[in-house]
Amino acid sequence: MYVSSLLDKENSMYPGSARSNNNLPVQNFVSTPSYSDYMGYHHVPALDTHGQPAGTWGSHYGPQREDWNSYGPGPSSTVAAAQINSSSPGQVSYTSADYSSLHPAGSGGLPPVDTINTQQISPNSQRHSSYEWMRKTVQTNTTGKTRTKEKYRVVYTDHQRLELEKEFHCNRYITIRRKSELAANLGLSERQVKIWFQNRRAKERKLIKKKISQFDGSGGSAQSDSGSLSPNEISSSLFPPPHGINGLQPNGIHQVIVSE
DNA sequence: TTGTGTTTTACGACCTCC
DNA sequence: GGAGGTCGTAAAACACAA
Repeated sequence: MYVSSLLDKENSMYPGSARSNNNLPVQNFVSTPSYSDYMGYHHVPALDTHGQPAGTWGSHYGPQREDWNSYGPGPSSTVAAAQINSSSPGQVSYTSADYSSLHPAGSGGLPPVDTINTQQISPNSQRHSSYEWMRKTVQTNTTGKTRTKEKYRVVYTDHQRLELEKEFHCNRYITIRRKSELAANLGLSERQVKIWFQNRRAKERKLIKKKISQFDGSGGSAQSDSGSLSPNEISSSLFPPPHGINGLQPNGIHQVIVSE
């Protein structure tokens, strides 16, 4: 199973090299039964260490996050391209609008994973050019680094990003357990999931700062995406969360800070 | 096409916490 | 000391105007 081989290579610190494996079926993620279970998982905080008040995120960050639009890059995006040239029958394409409607923030109403054809959005069909290099080059230099002169980063499939976004939508800080689950189910390494969340939070902060600057610059005309967020509320969400207790939930406290 | 700006992965440095 | 956090940055991937 390719997943296990990926996880094994997690220890190498450079999972990208693992993903450079020619045999890696990046496009064939299968939704495992355990994975579909997780859809209800967020809404049962008592189940495990996942007990963040998930609702606070949505309420605080507004019903429509503008970065969802960036996730579904619009009509000219590769997602849209998949709709056009979807060679695989049964492919389901996502746009931000689709996702947002399925997924109003704060509602916790995640679409059942069954509605998502996990074989959808094959990178070969959508991001064909992005993955060609993976088939012809296996970058493992002597140092084990993947950042070489040649291409060193992979492009996650839309399915991978969708699932990561969904998780982020519920919890901005992922628990170790969820990280392991996501990594296994998405065919990513835990390190990749962790870094994705880090980058995602950075993106969030960037957007929030942008909003703040809009407040400052245009005298409060930037109320659109952030909904009812006041500058102070936005500022409060910029505060870094308390450092995570390993294996626990750094986000729980953060949610308290961010919310009211 | 091509040039340019933006977004997305990935990393290193540094910090805090246990 | 190890894990995970932010911050800054590199570079590939991507979007889009000229």
